[in-house]
Amino acid sequence: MDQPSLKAVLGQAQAFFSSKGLRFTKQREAVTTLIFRTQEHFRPEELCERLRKSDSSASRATIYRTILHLVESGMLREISLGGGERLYDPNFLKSPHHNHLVCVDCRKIVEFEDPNLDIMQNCITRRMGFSPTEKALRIEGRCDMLRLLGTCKNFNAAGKKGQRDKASKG
Amino acid sequence: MDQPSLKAVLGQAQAFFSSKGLRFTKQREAVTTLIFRTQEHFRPEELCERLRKSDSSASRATIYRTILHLVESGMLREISLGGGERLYDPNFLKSPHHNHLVCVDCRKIVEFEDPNLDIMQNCITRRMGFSPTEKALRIEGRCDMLRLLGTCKNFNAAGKKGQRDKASKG
DNA sequence: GGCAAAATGATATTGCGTCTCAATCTCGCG
DNA sequence: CGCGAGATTGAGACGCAATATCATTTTGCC
Ligand SMILES: [Mn+2]
Ligand SMILES: [Mn+2]
Ligand SMILES: [Zn+2]
Ligand SMILES: [Zn+2]
Repeated sequence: MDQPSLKAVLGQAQAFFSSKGLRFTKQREAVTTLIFRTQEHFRPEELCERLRKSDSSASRATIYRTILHLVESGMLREISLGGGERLYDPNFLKSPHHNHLVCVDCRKIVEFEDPNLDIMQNCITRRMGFSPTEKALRIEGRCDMLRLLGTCKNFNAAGKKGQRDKASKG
Repeated sequence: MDQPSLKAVLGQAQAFFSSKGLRFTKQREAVTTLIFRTQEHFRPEELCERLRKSDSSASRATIYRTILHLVESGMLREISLGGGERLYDPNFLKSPHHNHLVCVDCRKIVEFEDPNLDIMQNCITRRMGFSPTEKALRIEGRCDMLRLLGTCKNFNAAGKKGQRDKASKG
């Protein structure tokens, strides 16, 4: 279920570009590949850096432009996990309605879907006179370290769980 | 239910500041007053401008610092309504669990609470091994223009509903 | 008044995203 | 093949929000 088809994804991207009279250049392919190969949430600047380190290459401008195109195609979505930072999420392709759970201790991110939740959200929305087009639920919390021993990075750092904050990568 | 007590709010702020060994200066009071008098979502820069126009005054630095303090006090919350822009929300004081409905046509924002939704979110969160600390649900959609005639700004602009986008204030 | 801590505000700096524009690429056509 | 229109790229300039710095001012207290 991880990479069901990078090839298919590239095909879909190519189809979108050509449907718009745009070309699927090697730069755009490189960006698209990088995004959908690891399937992780990312910041644009971080993507630039990753691409710079790889063998392929594209300028910052091209990377930003490609991201916009992919968003327009529906293959990529902008999300927010707090802190005002702009993130992009390539996982709506395989999980079109997923939400996010973020551990405030170890910054672990868990994606989940729940049809019943969706139904309830839709009901409420309509009751208030709206037709929903997009929903984004983000839940912050603490992952249960004892039960999930080993998956919470902060638990591994034993005992001292006070120095995380936004040092999620420092 | 609108301004149940600006005075009480200022008292609460003052209490927080002094509990931290900080002073409730006239600048901080001016910022706090401005935030909680209109009770609207705001961007920091916009708050700066509003304060500049008023009779009171505070530097940008002080405004940003005061915002941080108020967030730490729990009286103010950072939210995201999409587009990656940082917004602050003073309304969690009177409605501690509210969510946001945003009309993609007219940018109207509606706040709502729903205890059942909260319960369901909590259940799901715990089922996944998390203890929830904060939840943020944002729903984008279209407000029903026919039914809500007069409240959807875009409907008033009769017929031509293509030129909004991010011109929510142009 | 005089001191130390806290607070302020002008300014510099950073980070991120957008814009501009000249150079390059691609494709179809004669 | 050689050309030209339109698309694409990339370097750099730019704009804006937010943060950091630091000298000056204010405050509470003795
Ligand atoms: Mn995701
Ligand atoms: Mn709100
Ligand atoms: Zn954790
Ligand atoms: Zn509307």
